[in-house]
Amino acid sequence: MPELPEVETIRRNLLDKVKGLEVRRVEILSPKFIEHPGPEEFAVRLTGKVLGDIERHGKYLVLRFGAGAGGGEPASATEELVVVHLKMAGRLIACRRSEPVVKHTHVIFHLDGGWDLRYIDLRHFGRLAILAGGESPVVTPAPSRRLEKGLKALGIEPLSPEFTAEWLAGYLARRGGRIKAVLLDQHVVAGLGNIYVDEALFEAGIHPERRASSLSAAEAAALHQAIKVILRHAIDFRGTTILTYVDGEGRRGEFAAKLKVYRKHGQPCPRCGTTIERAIVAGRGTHFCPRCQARR
DNA sequence: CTTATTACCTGGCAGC
DNA sequence: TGCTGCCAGGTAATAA
Repeated sequence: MPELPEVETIRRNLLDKVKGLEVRRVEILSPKFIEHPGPEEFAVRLTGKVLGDIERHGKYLVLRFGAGAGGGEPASATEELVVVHLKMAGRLIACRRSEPVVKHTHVIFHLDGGWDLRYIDLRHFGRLAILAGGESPVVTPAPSRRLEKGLKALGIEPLSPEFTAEWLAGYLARRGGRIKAVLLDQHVVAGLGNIYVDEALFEAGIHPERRASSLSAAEAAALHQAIKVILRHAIDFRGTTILTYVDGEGRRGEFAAKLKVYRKHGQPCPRCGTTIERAIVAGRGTHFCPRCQARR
């Protein structure tokens, strides 16, 4: 479900609603969503902590839980970092405790003041984990460290100053894969997914099956600009709801109304009127205008 | 190393 | 009303 604009929207919503609240109890309804440590230890280590800042890295969220009011130790000694990846259908929602617990609710952080932070996931792909502190090296088996490894391996943030047209052109020149596959690779640019890759390629006039190394410097620059503009625009509209996505307050994102090609196959291209096509590229449903996005 | 394919889950929807 | 098959916002493991 969520790509960078959706995850960023959730981050902002959660900061607004539940930052500064203490964790009274962690209720784990489905243990398999806790990647590390075990579910009991996960709950114990977070109980009594206070939710501080929330960071977004690509499509990952990192929630900082600091020392509670009772603790005399410095915050750094007891701080826990919780990493969350929502994958296709995960939701992270701040709501009142009185709200009904819907089907597929897997973890509930019961907070002060009658607030809950709930993890809900229809397709069961997402995971949560506590990041290892500096003093605990990775002794744990690899399958329980996927979130941590994925987070460390992320590529460049597309809305950071380091993401320049020159960098993108230089990187693409060295890759032989299809441009769509390269843009979906989180080790390259962090946070793009199927919706925004299709939209950015349309905006830049580039066919999704082009080889990355075949793009000219001018095309790479157009793509760089399109990625930044679309991501910022989508954040302004609180993300895109197609099927299941809701933001951190349970509301739909409104960017679906602004999409130009994603899931528009069979409809006329908004620029030239040619019928939008759908194909499978990089294993994903891919939408493009065959005229505006020529193969060569 | 790079690139392509598949498995992981549940549920909505179109077509018969 | 069923039933079947396809589709879904992601990515790690596996194969080549």
